[in-house]
Formats: sequence, structure tokens, C-alpha cells
Amino acid sequence: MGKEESGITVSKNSDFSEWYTQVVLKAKLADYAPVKGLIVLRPDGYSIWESLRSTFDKKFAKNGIRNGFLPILIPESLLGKEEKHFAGFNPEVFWVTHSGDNKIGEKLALRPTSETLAYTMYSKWIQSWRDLPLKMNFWNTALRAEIKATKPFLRTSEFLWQEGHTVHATQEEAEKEVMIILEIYKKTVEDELAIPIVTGKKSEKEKFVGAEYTTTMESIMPDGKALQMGTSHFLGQNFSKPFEVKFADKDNVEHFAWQTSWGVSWRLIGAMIMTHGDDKGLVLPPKVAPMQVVIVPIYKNDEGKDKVLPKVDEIRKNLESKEIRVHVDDRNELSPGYKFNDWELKGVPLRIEIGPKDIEKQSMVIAKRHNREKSSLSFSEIGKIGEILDEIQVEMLKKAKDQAKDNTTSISDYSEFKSKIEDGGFFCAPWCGKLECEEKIKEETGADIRVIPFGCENINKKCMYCQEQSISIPIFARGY
RNA sequence: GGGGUUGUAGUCUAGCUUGGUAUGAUACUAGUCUGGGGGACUAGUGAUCGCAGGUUCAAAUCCUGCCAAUCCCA
Repeated sequence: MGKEESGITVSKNSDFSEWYTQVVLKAKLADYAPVKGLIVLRPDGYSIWESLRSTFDKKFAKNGIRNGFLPILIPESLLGKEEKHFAGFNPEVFWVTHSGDNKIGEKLALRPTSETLAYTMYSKWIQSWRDLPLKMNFWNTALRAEIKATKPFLRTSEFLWQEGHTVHATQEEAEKEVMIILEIYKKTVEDELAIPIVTGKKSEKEKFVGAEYTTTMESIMPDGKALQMGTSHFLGQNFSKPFEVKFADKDNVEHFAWQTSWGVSWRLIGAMIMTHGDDKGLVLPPKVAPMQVVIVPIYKNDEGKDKVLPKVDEIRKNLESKEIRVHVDDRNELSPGYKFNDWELKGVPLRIEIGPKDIEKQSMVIAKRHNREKSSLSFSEIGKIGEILDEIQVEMLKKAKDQAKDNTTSISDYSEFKSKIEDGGFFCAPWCGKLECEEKIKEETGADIRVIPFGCENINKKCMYCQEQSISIPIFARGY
């Protein structure tokens, strides 16, 4: 493959969509499966997911949440038990109707989400207030048929995610749980993926079907479109009633329980690619990078090789002893220049170059991926590599925050909004709270209410659309 | 939901109008020289042309259906 084909051939600025697809495929994160809308994760892509998973698991565990496993098939009668919920999902449900050539009695759904199944089980497990709270999480996949637009990680018919389902004795406790989870989400996404997010509530129109309300975290992507990064729902008693999730309280009176559900998916990986990548390819935040440091040894002949390799090996061992994920690219058949480009395409945060000149000077060249700066570091300063990785992580978040800020505008004039939305971005605009205005705005501009940020409720201004008194200042944007 | 475009070795691509089993590059394999930003030379390997039918003596090419990718509008 020549330079033209092996690298990214379009710029992020001029053809974002094509750029994104090329990064996913060429950085070998994922590839298309033979069925429409399905992708296969390759080791580098899956490794990022594993890293997120392990971070979330630790935080969930600290909050008293334990993992379980749910099967993938849900009988139609169960899925349909909560009507609104069912109506919301039905169009995109895959149904299993046969075993071999035989038609099976009751259609089985490939889970679009597991509320109905989980709560059927919960109703068996919960009898007393002593069984509460019940807090479980499930790492699995969900299936929702995507007929038209599909995009790796962002819109696929099957996606990896976690779904958490908790049950509480009181409304207050359940609502508190919703917020605890949202905070865990926010912190993890900002700390690990270096993506800034806005948290708040969804509008009635955009909330999870079956929920009392939905809290969400949203991010703005470099192309100006919003991406929903995760949601945490307060379900009230909407499911506990049809599924009879009941408990006897201390006074021996039976109550319906209060519930929450929440999830993040591999969309987060898509968001990371879009937020940080550049024209050279992927840029990985050090915390989730499968490989944090790559060492490229440089030598001309066996004599040089004998000088360079022992030092490279020493550096590698030193870094490994500090739990830094390091790889030595000792492929003999490739030139250093090729390797530089190759690792940049794959987004490795830090590259170390060590050649004969470096051995003489007792130093090495280090190249940071996120800003493509090169500098030299003496061998004796090897201990600084860990700090440098931490700095990179911080700088990446800062840059993304600046970008998000630049893309966020306060606005109150509708005609101005209509013209500005064409270029994308987050727009904070007063809204009266009526569905009608929300729908008109969507119809006329393609933008919807992504999130009503916390702290933006009860603000007395004039609705951008109808001029009546506003009840909040939501963020409007076109979304993925 | 409506409309358009595309599909030929791992990758990109010529050939398609006017039917005769396929062009080139790159990658890959072996070797020699190389090596600090996508290296050179030599010799090789690799495609029944997305899939299934149809027309024809003959289909990558014409026709029909399907599958997949992608873009635009709602």
C-alpha cells in the first residue's frame, strides 16, 4: 500500500464523515460484518472498551452495584407488558420466529433493552424492604434494527453496552441513584476519554419511553453535531406496577418499588475518535490507549543494532515496571519513517525514537501524538514518562473543552438560530416547554432539544419560537 | 420514510458505451542493498470481476432480483 492508500486520504475538516470511517477502518479498531449495520471489533477497538469497562466496574462496585447476566431472548408477552415502552421499541425489534424449520409458539425478541426481563426476575427476588436496594449491572449487547443510516460505533444494529437496573424502597433514594450514576458517567468520560460533557434532563419528547424522566450527558462533536453519550433514567413505578416489583415495608404494608435504569454504549468510542482524531489518524487518550508508548529503534547495521537494542530493551523494562503499556516496534523490514506514520495512524499517545545518535548523547527523542511535538529527553529522565502521559491526558481534555466552548452559543432570536444552526453547534435558547414549539423547531431546522442542563430551569425569558414565557434554556442541536 | 451513487486480488484502480474469462499501482513472499518522517532493485504469489438468476455459441460487460457500503433530503 502506498502513502495515499495506507494513510487517511481526506481531511477531518473537509469530509468529516469519510474521515471518520477511514480512521475506524485504517486504525484497525473495527471492520464491517457481512450483515448490514453490524461491525466486528478488532483487538485495539475492543481493548478500549475493556478499559472503559474496568473503570466503570470499579466505580459501580464502590456504589454497591454488582454484575449479573441476562439472556438475549425476551418473549413478546413480556416485552409488551409496559405499553408505552413497547410501542417505543417495537419498530426496531428483531424477532426470532423459528427454531430450525419449525415455527415457535411465541415470538421471541432479541433484546432491545432488558427492563422487562430484569424486572420479571426482580419481582421474584424482592419481597421485603430488607431485599432493597437491589442494584445490578449487565454487560451485554442490545439489538435495534437500523435500516437506513449506519455508522461504526455510532449507529449499529447491535451494540455493546452496559445496562444498570436498580430498585429502591423510596422515590427519593431512586432519584438520588439516578444522579449518582450520571456523575459516575460524567467523571469517567471526562477523566478517561478526555471528552467534556453537559449533563441535564431530556425533554418529555426525548426521554426514554417508559421513564418518568431521563437524565443525559451530551457532547458536541467537531462537526457541530451533538452526540448522546449516556443516559440515566428515573423509572418511578412505571415498571414496578406492571411487573409487580413489590416489597413489604417495615410496617408490613406492601408497596411498589421505585426504579432506575441507565446505560452507556460503545458510542463512547465513536465520540473519542471524533473528538481527538486528526488528519494523521486516531489520537488516543493515554488512559484508554491499548499501547501508551511505542519505541522505534533506529540503526543502520548490525553494529548499530547491537548498540541500540540493549538500550531500547532497558527502557522498555523500566517503563513496564511502572505499569506503562509499552511496545517495541522491532519490525526489521520497515523504515523508521513508515513506522512513525503507522503508529500515528493508530493513535499511540507517545513515541520514543532511539538511534545511534541518541546513544551517543545519552538521550532519546520523544514525540507526542496529540500535538505532534518532538523533543528530547535524557535517558536519566526516563522516570518522567508517566508524568508526560498524564500531561497529555490533561491537555487533550483542555483542548476538547475549548473546542466545545467555541461551539456553544447563547441565542434568543429564532431567525438568527435558523441560519446559525446550518453550521452546527450547541445553542442555548429559551423555551416555553410546549411540545408544539419543540416539534416546530425540529421540523423547520432539524435541531432538537438535546439536554436541559441542570441549572437552566426556571429561567424567565421569552421562548425563542413563540415568545411566551420560558421555563428553561435547553441546548438545541442537530444530533447523531 | 423518499431519492441518488458505488461494488473488479489485502487496498486503490483500468476494462463496461460497441459481450470473446482482466490493466496498472501498492501491499504480500524471497533475496540483496538500506534505515533519524511512508526507501531501492530483482524475482515471485495473489481476482472465476458483491451474490443469484436470465439473454447469448460466449457475460466483469446487457437484463432482473437480492446483499452491502455511502451521500443528500424529510
